[in-house]
Amino acid sequence: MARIPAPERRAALVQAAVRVIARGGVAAATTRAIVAEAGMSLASFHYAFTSQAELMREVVAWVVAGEQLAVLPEDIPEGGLREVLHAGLQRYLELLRENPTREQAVNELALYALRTPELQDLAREQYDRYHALAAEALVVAAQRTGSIWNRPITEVARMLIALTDGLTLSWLVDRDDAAADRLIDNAADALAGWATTP
Amino acid sequence: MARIPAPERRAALVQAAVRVIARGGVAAATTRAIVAEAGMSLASFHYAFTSQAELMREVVAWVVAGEQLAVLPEDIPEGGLREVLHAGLQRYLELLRENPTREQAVNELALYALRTPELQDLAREQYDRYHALAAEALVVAAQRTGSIWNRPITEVARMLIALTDGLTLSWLVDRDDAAADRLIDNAADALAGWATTP
DNA sequence: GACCATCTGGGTCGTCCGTCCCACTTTTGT
DNA sequence: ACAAAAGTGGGACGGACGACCCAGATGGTC
Repeated sequence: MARIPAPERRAALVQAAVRVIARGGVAAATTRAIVAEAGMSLASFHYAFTSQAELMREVVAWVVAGEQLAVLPEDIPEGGLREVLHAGLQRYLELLRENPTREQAVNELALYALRTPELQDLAREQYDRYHALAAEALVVAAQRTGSIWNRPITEVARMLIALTDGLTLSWLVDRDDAAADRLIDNAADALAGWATTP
Repeated sequence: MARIPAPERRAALVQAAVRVIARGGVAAATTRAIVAEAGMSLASFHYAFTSQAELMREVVAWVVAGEQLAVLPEDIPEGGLREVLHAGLQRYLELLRENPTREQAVNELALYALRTPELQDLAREQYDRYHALAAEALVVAAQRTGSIWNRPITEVARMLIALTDGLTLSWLVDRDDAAADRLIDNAADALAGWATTP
């Protein structure tokens, strides 16, 4: 095996762990499976991490950061508020369709973190960030379209997150593309209805 | 240990498994932990079930059935459509608040079933039933309040399920009661907006 | 009261897990 | 150039797991 400094090895192991989890669930994230995915020896694992729990903490943090980056940059919001919202939802849906296993892994990791006492704070931070991110995006969308939200932005943001979570789960279960498309249609309608667009 | 016929023993083991999963997640559902919870010996397990996988299948089925019974019987829908919808959502939220670990277990089991090839059909059936149940409840709610849905009932039902899933996840993460209350307010508004109430 | 299917408890097997250890090789600093 | 530091590999450990087996206890049936 090539010689790799510890920090890079940690990153490689974290990403390998994410792939393993996407493929086989959190339960499959054994040290042996992860080092095999990363093409390392078992000893290298405990050279980079003191324990598997320490790795899992970094896995959760890394996934959260990745999710943020993937959803945030809205490309070209054009048209009215409803269309901007719809475009954002559709963008997420495409992301979900592109690699469903990864998104399922994110869900499983959230529930896993919720169960693990020393990771609960990470799960809360994750959702705090989601809500803040959604609120920010909603404000920008309103600004670009000259709209004004009639309800507290935090409430609209929470609704948006709840809708995307529900969308994710339902699509992961039945993979019904048409139903998902109609769901985001309706979601965009509902959200846009809470702003006045002069 | 008392003498118990196999069918009852199976049921007892399934319910013990649900409690174990609620307490420690799907990963904790080992045969030893389950028989300990049920107060049985390890051999009794493999007398009632041929394998742990067979038990898990019954666990998923049992949880789904329980979820159905818990949500279905709407007590007293009084007032307009919005109020009826709001009451239903609040009922579910109270259920969630009463035992969050169980609801988290349901979520984990859904993702677990989605991952296990021989349980995927169960997960799909689970959500089909949820959607059918929601549609039925929405039709009844409209009838009682003399309302008419302006959108296909299947779409409204899917939105309702997505919203409750999102509500569940967000509340499980941050346990923010006030935010959950406001979320169901907004959800009831959004759904009621898709019916004409003369 | 005897019989046979139905249960039960305890022990055992092979496997996989996380972690650790130690001899070895490679890089780095001087 | 050489010593110290950093990184690597293989193997071994104790523990928990699912599954299985079998001798014996139990309870309904004739």
